[in-house]
Amino acid sequence: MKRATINDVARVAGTSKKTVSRVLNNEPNVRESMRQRVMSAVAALNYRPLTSARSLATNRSFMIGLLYDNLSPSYIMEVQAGVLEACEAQHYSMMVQPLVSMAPDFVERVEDILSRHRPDGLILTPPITDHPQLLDSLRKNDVPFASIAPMHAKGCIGVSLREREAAATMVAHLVSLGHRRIAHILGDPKHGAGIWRLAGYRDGLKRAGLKENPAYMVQGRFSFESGVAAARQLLALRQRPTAIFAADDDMATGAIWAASEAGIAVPGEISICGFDDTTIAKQVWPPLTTIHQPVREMGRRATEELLRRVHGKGEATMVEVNYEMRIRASTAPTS
Amino acid sequence: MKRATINDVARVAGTSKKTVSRVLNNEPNVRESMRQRVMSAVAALNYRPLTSARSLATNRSFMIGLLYDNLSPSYIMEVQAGVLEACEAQHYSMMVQPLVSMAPDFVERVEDILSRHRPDGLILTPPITDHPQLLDSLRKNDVPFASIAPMHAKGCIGVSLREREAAATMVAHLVSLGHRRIAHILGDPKHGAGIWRLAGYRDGLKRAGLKENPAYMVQGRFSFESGVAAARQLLALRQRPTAIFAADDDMATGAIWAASEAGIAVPGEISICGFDDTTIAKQVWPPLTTIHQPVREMGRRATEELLRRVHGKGEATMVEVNYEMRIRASTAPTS
DNA sequence: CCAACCTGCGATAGCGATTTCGGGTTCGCC
DNA sequence: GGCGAACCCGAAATCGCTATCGCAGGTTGG
Repeated sequence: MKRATINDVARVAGTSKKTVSRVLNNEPNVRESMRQRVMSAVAALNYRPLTSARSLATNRSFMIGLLYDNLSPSYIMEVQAGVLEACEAQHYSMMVQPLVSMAPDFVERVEDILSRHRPDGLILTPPITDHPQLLDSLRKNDVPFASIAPMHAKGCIGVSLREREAAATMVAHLVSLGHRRIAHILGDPKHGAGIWRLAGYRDGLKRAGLKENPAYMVQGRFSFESGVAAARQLLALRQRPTAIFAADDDMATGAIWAASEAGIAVPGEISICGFDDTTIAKQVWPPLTTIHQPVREMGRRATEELLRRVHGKGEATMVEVNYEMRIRASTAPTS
Repeated sequence: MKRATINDVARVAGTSKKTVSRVLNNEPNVRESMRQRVMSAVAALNYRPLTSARSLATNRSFMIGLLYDNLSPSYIMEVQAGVLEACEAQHYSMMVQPLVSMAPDFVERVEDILSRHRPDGLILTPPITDHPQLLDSLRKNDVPFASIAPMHAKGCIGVSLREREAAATMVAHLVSLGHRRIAHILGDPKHGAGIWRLAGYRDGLKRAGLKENPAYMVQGRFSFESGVAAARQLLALRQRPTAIFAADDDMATGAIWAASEAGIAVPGEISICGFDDTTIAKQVWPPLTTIHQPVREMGRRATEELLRRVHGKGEATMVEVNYEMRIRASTAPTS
């Protein structure tokens, strides 16, 4: 049994291919009775248009690409789920492409994918959102793209969140619990997230009238292991901080791990909090106080903006989503 | 600047389209000198064949689909990474499709995707690997597929692992530490993994000459929350087990969580171990003793078998990969 | 020396959809 | 009744690539 083509549908409906196409694409100028006939032929034959043929004829691929580099798996999975939600709603499909943005042939690799598959648009995730040569190349080749949490949002479409403000809020929470010696495990200095969260940390200290202490600011790289290493360093200080604000949940988890290893009670002897609210936040003990980022929604909204842009319907913009502080058991008042 | 087509290449190389096509597809009957000429024209024009046009002409999509339903994100990410590795090596692309295998229109949805995009093959993950109607439909429509850890491997290609044996090994480890009251948090009874691991648990008890205790076998569903619930139940028993073997790491993490909540020391008062060795295994405290499954490799190998099958080169089979016990700090001798 | 093959390559016809372009119908309004 | 304008619809060209077929010209074998 071979698949039905548009010709079969036209024959069964007693009309031409073009009219079938009109019906299927909701084009105007089709009588209701004709629409009915075509639709029932489609149903009878179980017909579905072949994407590759449509692509060739329309010069569109009905596919969008998700590019990422080495982010935490749970973050990516959430973004991906959101992107898929939006794609599905509009009968698009998604291809994913993990990349290494530091690789010398990075831009070339992306261009290769672009010219082979011609995705109708791209979703960029940090740190790819801020790769100058890539952005140049995309703009030059008129490839629509939407960015999730880019550093330079100006002129871009996509989705963002007031990370700096959120980080300051987190610090304010610690201050309200009585903490004065508050440390920060920094994220990757190349990521917007790393920069904003550090800035928010500083804002929070300043607002509380606290002085920055360089010993309390340790570099991490948004990974569990880097969180462990940074926390070990902090816990070994003669004057130990009473609270650690890690720039993401993976590092916060690492900090809890290091505290457990050292036999230091969380939150009894030290409070620890993170940022992102990934799945692990609720699974560690004690459950992590953190900033909830609606990552899945961010993926979905970014894709919606991208498709809006692709279709040219309405104005595509940089939308802002809201964070939410989730206070759990890893932070407590100073004793 | 428009993209170069095969016509342009033919013109520049001073030959016909077909010959260019022959060179690009490594077909025979092309002189070396001609090949050179074509290749340099390709390079000069930066030409890359358009996938949708190739698809239409060859009736192949150069794409494989990854189907999953609701597995733990880190597992899926690893599978996906493996699939992508294999795809990339052969210039294939991957589309992913999350599904709900219990939905009434499940098979229809898959057929919809198949007829729209015509992937050259599918990678199935549990529990989709064992959906009888789906398998029937795929076989009837001649859609090649490879399964990861299917329950009924007979006649299937893909990749598997001796889960039952591994589970028994895990129990033997606990026994060797002196444990006699060993509980099991069961996985989903519909998954092969749930069934095999339970069987392995029983094997392990029997080999050690231990009697099964129904109170020590609590149903879970391969999720963190179900692990917490099951563990609470076990920890509340009058005669508490001294060890818990959870059927996956998520549930083992839940068990650790529940123990922490109840103030029971791990592994001091109770040993806990899991299965899978997902990323979380090393991030909880104490780090989890577990069975390492090379999930990424499994994704890669399954895809390689699938593509072998698609190309008809060599015999595609069900390959077996090896597990490895990883002893960490969550298990200890009974005191 | 001729038939029977290879080898190397090109002309042509699709693949299954959409776009273009134009020709009929119907309708509303003087 | 006449006459545009809007509405419907279909034939043919097209997208970029590959499959099919066939044509030279050279080689082989009997």
